[in-house]
Amino acid sequence: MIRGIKGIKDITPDEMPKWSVVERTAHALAHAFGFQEIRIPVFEKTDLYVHSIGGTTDIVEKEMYTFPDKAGTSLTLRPEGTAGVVRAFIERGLKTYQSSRKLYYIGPMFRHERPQAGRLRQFHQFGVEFVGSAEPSADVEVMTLLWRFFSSLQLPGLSLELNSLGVLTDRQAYKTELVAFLKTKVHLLCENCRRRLDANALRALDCKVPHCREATKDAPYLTDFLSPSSKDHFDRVLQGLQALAIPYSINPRLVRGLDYYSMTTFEVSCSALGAQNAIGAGGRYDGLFETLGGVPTPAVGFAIGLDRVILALPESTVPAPDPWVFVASFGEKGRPAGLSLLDSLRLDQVKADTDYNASTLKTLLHSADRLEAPYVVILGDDEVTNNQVILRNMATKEQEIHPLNTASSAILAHLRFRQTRRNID
RNA sequence: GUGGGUGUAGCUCAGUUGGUUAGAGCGCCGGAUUGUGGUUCCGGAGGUCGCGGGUUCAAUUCCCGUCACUCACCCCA
Repeated sequence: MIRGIKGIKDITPDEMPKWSVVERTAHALAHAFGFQEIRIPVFEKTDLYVHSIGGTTDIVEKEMYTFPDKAGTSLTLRPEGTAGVVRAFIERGLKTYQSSRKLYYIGPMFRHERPQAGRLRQFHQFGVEFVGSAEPSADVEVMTLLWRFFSSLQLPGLSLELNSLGVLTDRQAYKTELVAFLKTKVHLLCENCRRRLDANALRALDCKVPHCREATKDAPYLTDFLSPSSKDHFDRVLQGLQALAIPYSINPRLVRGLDYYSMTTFEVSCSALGAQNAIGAGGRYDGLFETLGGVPTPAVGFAIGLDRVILALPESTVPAPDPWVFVASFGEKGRPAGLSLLDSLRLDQVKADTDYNASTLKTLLHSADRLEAPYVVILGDDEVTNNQVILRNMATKEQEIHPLNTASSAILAHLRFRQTRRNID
C-alpha cells in the first residue's frame, strides 16, 4: 500500500462542513472589507522566498521544499503567501490602477517541519495584503478583519498581542543597545540565543527557554527606541483599535520570524489549541516591495492558519445540513417513476438522492436512515397505479399523500418551509 | 534536527507474570419482519497482535533494530 506523505493530511468529506463555514466566512468578510481575491502559484523561484523571508530565518534555512526543475532552476513550494502576492503585484502592475489595493488569498502552504498537533507540512492559510497605504488606519483595518473573522466563527480563548518594531533606523539603534546588554548576560543565555547575538539579536527576546527569559527580563524595550513618527504611528494604531473596541495587549517581546516586517506586528493566539497556538499573525512590511525590485510601497497584512482554526472551531458554528429527500422507489413501475421524480427534484434545486443498490422498501428505508435523510418519498407500484406518492417524515413517522404529477413542487414547498423555520429558530 | 508515548478486528480499546482455538463495545452482513428505517432478540463474517531479527522447548507478550502514528522541544500560521 502506498501511503500519503508524512504531515500531509486529507480533508475528508466528514470534515468538509467545517472547512466550508470557515472558507465562506473568509470570502464574505474579505469582500465586506473591500478586499479582492487573488490566486497565485503554489511554487515560485527559490530566490523569491530567500530574498523576502530572509536567508537566516528557520523557514529558509531548513523548512522549504526546494527542488530543481528540468532546466536546473531552483524552485520552492510556497512556505507563505505574502512574497508571491507582492511578486505578482509588481510583475502585473496592479498598483497602477489605484492608489491602494486590497487583496486576499486562500490556499495551501508548505513547510518541511516535524508534524505535531496543529502543525502540518501542507497547511492552509487565509491571508490579506493591504497595499499602498502607510496610514495607521490600514493597520487597524487589517487587524479588525482578523479579529472579526475569529469572533464570527466563535473561536474560544483568543488574545491579540501587538508590538511595534519601528523603522529600520529605530531597530538599528535599538539593536546596538540590545546586543550590548545581552553581552553582559551571555553566560546565562542558551546556545541558540548566543548564535542569535550576531545573526538576529531581536529573536533572543522571543526565546522561550526560562533562563533566557530571566536573563532578558531587564533588557531595554524596543518601544523606547521608536522615533517620534514611529511612536505616533503606533499610538494611532492603538487608538484605532480602542475606538472599535478590539481588545489587545502590547507585548514588547513580540518579534516575528520573517525578516520583512517593520513597524506594527501582531499575533492572535488561541488557548484552546495546545503548543502550536498561534492562529493568525501579521504586520507591516513597508520595505518588501523595494527588496523585490518594485517601487517603495507601504503595505500591511496577516495570515491565518486555517487548519488551526478548524481545530479550535466549536461544533455550534457548523450549520445543520440543508434538508433533503431520499427517493425510495421500487417495483416494475415504481422504479422508473422514482428516477424521473429524482430528476425533477434536482432540476428544482432540491437535494435528492436514492440508493441504487437497494430494491425493497425495507432496504431503501434502511439506506435512507443511514444517510440521515429527514424525508423519504415512497413510490411503489401501488402508488404509481393510484397516481400518488407518500412523503414520510423520518423523525416523526408522519406520512402525507401527494399527487404524483405535482410531487416535486409539493416536496419543494415542504422543505423550504422547514428551512425557513430553522433559520428563524 | 532532538526527546517522550503508542502500534492487537473497519473504529475505540482490553488481554496474555511467555503456554493449546486472542477478547469486548461500536460498526458491518443475515434472520425474526415477503410494502415501512433508526429500538429489541438471535445468528454470522472479520485478526501476518506494525515489520525484521534475537533469546526460548514455546514470543502477540521479553530484548534489539526498523517503520508508522502521536505529543513535546525547536519554529511557526
